[in-house]
Amino acid sequence: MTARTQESPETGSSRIYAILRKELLSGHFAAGEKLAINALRERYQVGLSPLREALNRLAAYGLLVQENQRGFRVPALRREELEDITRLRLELEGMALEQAIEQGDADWEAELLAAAHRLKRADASTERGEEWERLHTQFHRTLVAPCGSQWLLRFIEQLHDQFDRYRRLGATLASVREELDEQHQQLVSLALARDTVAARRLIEAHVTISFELALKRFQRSA
Amino acid sequence: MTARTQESPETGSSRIYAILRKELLSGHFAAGEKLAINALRERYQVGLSPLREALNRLAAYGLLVQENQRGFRVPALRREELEDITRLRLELEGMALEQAIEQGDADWEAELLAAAHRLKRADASTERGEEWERLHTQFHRTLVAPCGSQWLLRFIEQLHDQFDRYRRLGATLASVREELDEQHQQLVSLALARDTVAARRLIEAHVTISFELALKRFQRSA
DNA sequence: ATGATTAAAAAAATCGATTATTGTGGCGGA
DNA sequence: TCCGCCACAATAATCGATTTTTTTAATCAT
Repeated sequence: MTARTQESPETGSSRIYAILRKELLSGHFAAGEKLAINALRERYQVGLSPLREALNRLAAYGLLVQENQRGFRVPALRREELEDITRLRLELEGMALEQAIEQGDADWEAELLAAAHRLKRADASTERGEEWERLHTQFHRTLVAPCGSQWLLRFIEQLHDQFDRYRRLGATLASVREELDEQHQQLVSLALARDTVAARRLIEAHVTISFELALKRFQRSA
Repeated sequence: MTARTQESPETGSSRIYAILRKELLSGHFAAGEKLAINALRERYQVGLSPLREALNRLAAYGLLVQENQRGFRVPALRREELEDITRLRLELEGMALEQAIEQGDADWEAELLAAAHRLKRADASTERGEEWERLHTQFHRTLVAPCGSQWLLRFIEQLHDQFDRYRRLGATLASVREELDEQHQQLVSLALARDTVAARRLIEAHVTISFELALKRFQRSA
């Protein structure tokens, strides 16, 4: 466990934020869709204020588009944006991984092994639900965690979220899935071996494969 | 003029957001200060809802810290964060400038010259008010605008805002000020000459000088 | 038909009041 | 004196109702 020191107690607004974020990442809403606030209000059983506060946060974060006097909508998916997000992921995650490998300590190694193990167990099971998603996110987060830059981590996380909207457009073929799973294991090996060059190459390959997959799905859906 | 195509009409919430953002960048609030919502409500003559929505957005953007059930506070200033922000600025703005120089067209050249000219005129006058800040921001924005990555531009803007909280901690000596002004002109020359290598070196020097200045101010204020 | 005009409906934004939570100060007991 | 407990005050969060704006639909003139 990443032993976080006590998040601030949940509030209606933060609860809705977390729920909506998940649903936006999982593709529960259609791209470009306009959000019907009253329907949401009813669905989650909250008042307008906390709901609107959550929507405002999501818009500032980039998971919604806010048009004054016209409410909120789910951002469209565009091929060029997927390419943009991917290019930046390559740069930023490559950068972060190198620094993480240089700076990560023994605790990091332990946490990385743990995160990889949990993910591998989830890989094995045929079902890939929310739990796998959580573990997968957690693995990648752990991988770059000790890079030393809070802002870099923040941006990477934001890009991950954006990328997920494309990645989760459809299911993955078992063969590709295995390759990606395998890469997670190799990333751990290279990280523990402190092989920054090979690790960076691998994370770039990893992101690239995911990109190509997401691109195919996007084109199919368009 | 950058001829933006009609922003969506202003709303109470977006108005307050813009005002508070400016005030947060200019150092109007003390670092670490807790925001008294009722005082703000009175000061800007708005209701709670639009005010809180603006605060939520600012928190998601990183200009405020939100603690559930404890309202909002201005983030503390920390030396390591300034260093973090600066490191990332070096990477991201360097990257963006290279790409902008490769991809910028004739319109960009024209706009860049225009932005530089307006800034130079403002440099000349002894007073450096909000207007100079606006032109300065606009110059740097124009410089990297055609880099081709919306997300990169977004992150750079966000880092600029964060950096400003440190930069505007105090006034600049005339001598250093002149050097920075001079660099703006040189950046234009190098951009027009499509000298990516030298331009990147210069923007890095520019950011570094600003960093050293900001660091001194921070240490004095601490 | 087409396009402009406007009345009605729907939706977004805002307000003022209520509820829930946190912070504060006093009091009593160790 | 110091700590824990409680009541009270202050603040944050939420609610339901109201106001404003946009969207839709219908009417009329060209």
